[in-house]
Amino acid sequence: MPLTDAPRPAWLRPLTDERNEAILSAAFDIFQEKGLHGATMLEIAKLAKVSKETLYARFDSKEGLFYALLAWGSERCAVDADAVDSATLWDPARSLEDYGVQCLAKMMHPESIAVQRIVVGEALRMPEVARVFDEFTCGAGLANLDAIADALHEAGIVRIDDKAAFHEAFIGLLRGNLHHHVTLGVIAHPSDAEIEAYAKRATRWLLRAFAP
Amino acid sequence: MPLTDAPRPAWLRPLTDERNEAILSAAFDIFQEKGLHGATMLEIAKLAKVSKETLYARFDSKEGLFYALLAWGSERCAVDADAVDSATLWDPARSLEDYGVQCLAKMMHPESIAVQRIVVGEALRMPEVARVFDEFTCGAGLANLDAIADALHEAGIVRIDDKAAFHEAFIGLLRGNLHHHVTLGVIAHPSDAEIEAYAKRATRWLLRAFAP
DNA sequence: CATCGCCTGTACCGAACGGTACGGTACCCA
DNA sequence: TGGGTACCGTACCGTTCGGTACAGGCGATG
Repeated sequence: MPLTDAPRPAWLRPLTDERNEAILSAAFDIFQEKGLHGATMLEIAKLAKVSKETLYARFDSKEGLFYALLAWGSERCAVDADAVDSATLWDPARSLEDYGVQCLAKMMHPESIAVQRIVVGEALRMPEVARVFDEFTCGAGLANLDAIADALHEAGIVRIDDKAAFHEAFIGLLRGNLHHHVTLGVIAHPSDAEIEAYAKRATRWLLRAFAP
Repeated sequence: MPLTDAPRPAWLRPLTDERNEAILSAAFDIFQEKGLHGATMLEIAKLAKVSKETLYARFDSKEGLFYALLAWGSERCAVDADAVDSATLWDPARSLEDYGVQCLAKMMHPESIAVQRIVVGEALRMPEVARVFDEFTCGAGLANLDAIADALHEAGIVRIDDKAAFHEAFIGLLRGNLHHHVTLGVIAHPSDAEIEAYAKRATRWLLRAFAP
């Protein structure tokens, strides 16, 4: 009686949503490659090793699957809400640097880039999806940055009159033109080391721009 | 014998590419609204007040029309190559500010945003289109910025060791999060005054970040 | 008037695809 | 043993759409 899960027949459906995960993952690949209208329910089913009817049993329509996929994908683009350890706030400049690297790495992750391409492409047709994506990606980390900004201000490293402005500059410098270029596919995905260097440089600029 | 062009019958086809312009403009509206696969050749023809066969007489296929449209649209997103009057370089900080406002206004123009949404959405499927778009939007203004950067450096206002880095910071600060949010459709298009204020603030930050 | 070029509207073809139906199968639970 | 459930594979339906064919209409030229 094998407890391994590798060769067990497909009929032993776990009903745990491991099946859904396979479908969403397949849908992600296909939708990413072909777009909403270009993708076919049949090929998604095949890639997920699932029959077409199973698709329709779990998702009410193609559009429904698309929505579910984007919610699922947006969640994976989010920065951890507690990304910045409050214990390290004694060195806020360092915290900012760490957080910047973390944010940029998340934004530049191939999966995030792919999700963003889809979301932007359909932003006009399905604005709710865009809002969900934005909340996961921008809204999540905001509390972190606020804490860091406060610590920086109190330490006298920077002078922040308008926290929203600081946030804008942070995001802008972090993305620079790199993020845009990768999203367009004009340049290849940078390495982790490159991302780290890029983010650190951005935070240095940020501190100088807001120096008291 | 009317020389006005308003009510003359459609059969007086000018053969000047005013007809093509109408088709491209209609295609732009439809593709923007429905995407590549969602759009229909018939509705494009109808909006352009042209028969479907005329479409195929001038563009070899739907995809061909799409490519032509994006080249046409990308061109309209470009900043003027001679946007910065070299006569005003005696005040490089002012030139930078002006140029920043001009760039941001162009980037934030509804048409540019629409083109970008389309291009990003199809970036994976048609990388050449993305490259063309990038060259028109980023490549065009680069010479301008270089001249300004030199003038700023020589005036001792900033210290620029790496001109590419300066360019990155410029673009990043200019876009901030605003451009991203508008592209996503999460916030409405800002007014000209807002854009101007935003760009000016960005250039102030830039100068401080690169102060000697 | 005749011919040519460019257009129009309609009708049509073939293919693809979303979605459904159905018969069959392997598992679970009683 | 028998029903219920979730799945499979295939076949099918209706529609839509890219692209083409056809039968004209109109202006320009001569």
